[in-house]
This record gives sequence, C-alpha cells and structure tokens, in this order.
Amino acid sequence: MISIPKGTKDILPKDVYKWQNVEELFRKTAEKYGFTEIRTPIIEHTELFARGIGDTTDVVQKEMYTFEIAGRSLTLKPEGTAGVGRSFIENKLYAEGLPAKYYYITPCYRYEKMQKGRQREFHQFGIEVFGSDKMSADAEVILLAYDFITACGIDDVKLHINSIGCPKCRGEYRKALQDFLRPNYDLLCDTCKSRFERNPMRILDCKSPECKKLTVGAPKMLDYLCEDCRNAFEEVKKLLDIYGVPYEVDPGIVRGLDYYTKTAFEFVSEKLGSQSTVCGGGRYDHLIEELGGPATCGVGFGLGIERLLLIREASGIEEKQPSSCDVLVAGLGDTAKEYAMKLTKQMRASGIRVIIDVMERGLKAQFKYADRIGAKYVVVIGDDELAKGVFTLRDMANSAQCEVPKEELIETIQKGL
RNA sequence: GUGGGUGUCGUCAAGCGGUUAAGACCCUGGGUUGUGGCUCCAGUACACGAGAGUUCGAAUCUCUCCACCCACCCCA
Repeated sequence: MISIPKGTKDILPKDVYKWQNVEELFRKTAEKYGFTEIRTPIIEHTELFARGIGDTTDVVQKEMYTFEIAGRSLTLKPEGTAGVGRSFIENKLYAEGLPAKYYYITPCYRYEKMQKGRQREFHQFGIEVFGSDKMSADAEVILLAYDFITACGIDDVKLHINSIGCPKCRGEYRKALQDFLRPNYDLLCDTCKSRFERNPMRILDCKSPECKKLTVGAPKMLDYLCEDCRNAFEEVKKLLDIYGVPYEVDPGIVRGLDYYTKTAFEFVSEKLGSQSTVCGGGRYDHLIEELGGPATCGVGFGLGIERLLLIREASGIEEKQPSSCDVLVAGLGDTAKEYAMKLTKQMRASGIRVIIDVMERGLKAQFKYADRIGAKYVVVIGDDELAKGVFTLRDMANSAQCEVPKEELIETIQKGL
C-alpha cells in the first residue's frame, strides 16, 4: 500500500464542509474590509524566500521543500507573504493605487516534526496591506483577524502584541544583545555563532537548550525602541482601544521571519496545547524593497486553518453537515428504470439534486442508501405507477407517503425542499 | 534536534506462553418476490506493524527496525 506522505492529511468528504464554512466566512469578512483575493503559485524561486524571509531563519535554513529542476532551484512556499509581495512588484500593482489590499487562501509547506496542530502541509488564510506606513493599517489588519475569529464562534483567543522595532533602533538593540551574549559566545551552538554577527536576534529563538539558557534575562526589544517606533506602538494600542479589541503586551513575541518590523502580534488559544498560535502577523516595512520593488510598507497576517478548525471543534461548535442529495429515484423493472432515468435527467435540469441507483440493487437496499446519504425524498417508480401516471413520493424524515401525478412531481418536490 | 506512548479484520476492541484469535460496529443478503432509520437471522474479511531471537510451543517474553501519536522547542 502506498500511504500518504508524512505530515500531510486528506480532507475527507465528511469534513470538507467544515472547511467550506470557514472559507466562506473568511472571504466574506475580508471583502467587508475591501480586500480582494489574490492567488500566487505554490512554487517560487528559492531566492525569493532566502531574501524575503531571511537566510538566517529556521524556516529557510532547515524547513523548506527545495528542489532543483532544469538548473533552477525552486521551493514550495513556506508562508504566504513573500509570494504576494513578489506578485505585487512583478505586476506593478503599486501603480493601481494604494493601499493595495489582498487576501488569500493557500497551502504552505514546512519540513518539521509532526505534532498536534503542526503539519508539513498546512493551510493559511492571509491578508496583506501594501502602501501605508500608518498604524491605522495595522489596527485594521488586527481588527479583521479579530472580527473573523469572533465570527467563527471562538471567544477564548487572546491577542498578544509587541513591537520589534525598525532597523534604526534594532542597531542599538543588537549591540545590547551582543554585549549580553559575548561573555558566553563559546558556549553558543555553531548555528548561533554564525548568527552572532549577522542576526543576533535569531539566537533568541534557537532550539538548542544551551542557547536557551544563555538567553535568559536577555535585554528586551521593547526597551530599545527609537522614538518613532515607540510612538507607533502607542498609536496601535490607542487604535485597538478605539476599536474595542482587547490585547495584552507580550515582549516575548519575536516572530520567526526576518521581514517583520514594528508591530508584531499573535492570536493564541489555550485549546491548542503547545501549538497555541492560531494567527500571527505584523508589519514589514522593508520587504518589498528587499525583493527589488519600490520602497513600500506592508502589514498582514497568516492564520492557520487546521488550527482554527481544531479550536472550533474543541469549543464544541456545532456544524450541521449538509445533506448531499434531495431525492433518490428508485426504479423497479426495466421499463420503469428507463423512465426513472429520464425523470432524473429532468429533475436535475430543474436544479434538484437527484441520485439514481447505479448498483442495480433491490428496492430495500435503495431505501437504505437513501437513508444513509440523507435524501429528503424517495420517488418510487414501478410498473403500477407507470400505468397510472402517478408516482409514490416518500418523505424520509417523517415517513409520510403520498401519490403524486407525474406532471406535478417536480413542482411538489421543489415546494418541499 | 531531545524525550515519552501506542501498533490485533475496514473501524472500535478482548486476549498477557498452549484458544478453531472473542465480541461489537460497518458492509452484503434475507425475514416483508415493491419501502429506510428499530428488530431478528445469516454471510463476507490475506487481523496479531516488519524481521530476528528465547522456547517443545510466541499476538503474548527479548532485541532491532518501521509506522503513527504526544510532549519539549519553534511556529500557522
């Protein structure tokens, strides 16, 4: 037997309606805020992520699905923002007026060890706003996420916010961090030794227990913000208050991707166990420039669909599985079966969802099947009915049965649906 | 990268050194030669994760491997 690749999951018919429900809700929510959908490829040039996400990050260093083909290095997208940024530049979308507001629904790929709420192929809802350096954009992005999560019926997620500064104040912070770590430089793991000069902030999220110990008590970014960043952070908080979005400041949020600046936020839920973040995002003022586009600010988020669904389930949110069929037409005998096929065709043309037996089973089995798939009605067509021109229509829910002249059949069913 | 847990029919699940390896659900057919969900009866299935070892004898004990799950860490 060939089994599914590790870290991936089938979304089966019995669950797919749950995905459709949140997808529809997300689209509606994003569109309420004036966002339009964008779809970008799953593969991109590896360089896009190396430059966009940062080549000292864990994601780029060891989690990407990268392969060579025809002398080109391609990578399955590990997150959504870089591809949208690339498209924004390549299609000169900045010429169509700012701000540019996009939403997307996409699979993402990261080679990681499996766990509850963590897969190698996972799906994200995301939004990006390009062109505004004002905090009202950040506040709107956060509000949209909050609005959507709330609309999903989830009420126990908490919003954590932080500011991770800009290149200007980060210089100060880097120095402070390096000074803090320098006495123990020799104890750092090899990866972190190389990060020490290039990107010391990454040492803060190293997995090695040794490095973990060495970073205890390290200086916090929040204490080193420049005036501009500090004002911006106060502004975001003020706007969130105006919108009535509750939050708490969490100086521990670092974000695993290098492109983030200033505002960083996460929505976390206790229902997820250790993978507590359901939505994460922030501002990235230099990404577009870094990717070769015109200097353009940006802010957005990614929201894990699998995790969202896990929370909804843990919250006991009831979703009724829609029935997949309105009517089952059961024909008995060759003549009647031929008539049943024609009738089925007619009913489908009228927009009714009709199933006709393709297993050539007996009447009892057909009824059993109708029951299992949740058909609302069964129409029985046998020689008797054919002769009289009157069919038996059974309402499966209440076992009521009546005779309906064939001319009135479709109308009767449509009325009942 | 570091730990912990679990592997018996399609699914759930007994069994703990000697069994024809239970049972239930599902599925199929029948009781009603034309009526489901309830009930009764019957039927179907290459089930002991793989390989080695101990033993007269292994699903049961040992080892190795594999798969899945979970935690640390990080993220969506």
